Amino acid sequence: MKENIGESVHRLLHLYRHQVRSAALEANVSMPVTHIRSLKCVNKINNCSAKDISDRLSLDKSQVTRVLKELLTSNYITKVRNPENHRSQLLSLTDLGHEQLSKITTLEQAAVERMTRNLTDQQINDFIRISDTMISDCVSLSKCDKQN
Amino acid sequence: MKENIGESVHRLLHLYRHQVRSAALEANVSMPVTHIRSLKCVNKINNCSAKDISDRLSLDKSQVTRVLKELLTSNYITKVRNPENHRSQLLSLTDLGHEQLSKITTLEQAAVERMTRNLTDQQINDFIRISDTMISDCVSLSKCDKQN
DNA sequence: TCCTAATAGTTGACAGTGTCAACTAACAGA
DNA sequence: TCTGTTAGTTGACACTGTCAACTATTAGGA
Repeated sequence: MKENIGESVHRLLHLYRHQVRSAALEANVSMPVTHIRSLKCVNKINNCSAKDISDRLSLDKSQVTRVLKELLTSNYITKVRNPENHRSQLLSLTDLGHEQLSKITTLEQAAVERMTRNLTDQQINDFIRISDTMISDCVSLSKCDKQN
Repeated sequence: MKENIGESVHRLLHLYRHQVRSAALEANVSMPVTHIRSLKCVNKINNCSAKDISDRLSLDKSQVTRVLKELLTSNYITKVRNPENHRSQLLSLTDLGHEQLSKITTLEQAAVERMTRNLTDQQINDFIRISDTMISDCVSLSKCDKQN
């Protein structure tokens, strides 16, 4: 049974991306998934920096730089130097960014609703809890590896 | 809670790929994950065709063509015309392919073991069952869409 | 103070994955 | 035989992930 986990996860992510993407297309809102995730991150984290996004989403910092550059030119976010640490920068949503994010959030909810319509709340919670267990276990494991 | 499913799935797949990849690197066996999945497919499905892989893994058929081409030149699989239907082709593993697959299977098991070491069998089964529910629901849903 | 190491971010290059459209060859049924 | 469908191929391109080299800034110790 265990050996099927890999395939399950692959199919799930494929499905999730597909659902979000097609929902977005129908609503004429087109944006790569990584951009969406980053936008949500900027909204959720206070005084968000590029590093925060990289950490939270497990994205390479170079990827983050490029996504942010596009979000900037699309005028969805602003970027200012952190006055307390000139190495980092403070990101925040523009009005347009908020607008875009709320559109996307609606779409995403519909997509998730589709995917989970035959699941009980209990099952959804179980799923997320089990996922989080795997994730945090692996993260702590790889930290140990690094120390050795 | 529901709205976290997307992030959970993203992090999970990222983790899974990372585990498999680093396990493979340690063992000096390097192969893209899609190639691995395809190889497993050829092994599992009797008289496997490119279409079978495309269906089973939800890969675009053009992707499959390219993966198979590389597996062929690496001499991991063979490809012969299906005598009963000249449109399709029968794929099968070479000896080298079997060898490679068994190496990879070992690695993958170790990776999965790492990811699930703090989970009970019950939880693993729940996880896969819930995943399958989401997957099959979405698939049937999109079939309905196509008919309308 | 100066040196060193660490941190945040940028850039270039490239591998891997996903998607679409146009195409060939083979087949199935009217 | 004509037509539509199916299996596979090819080209093009967008998106995602990874690595290494680089700049600028900061923190800590000799």
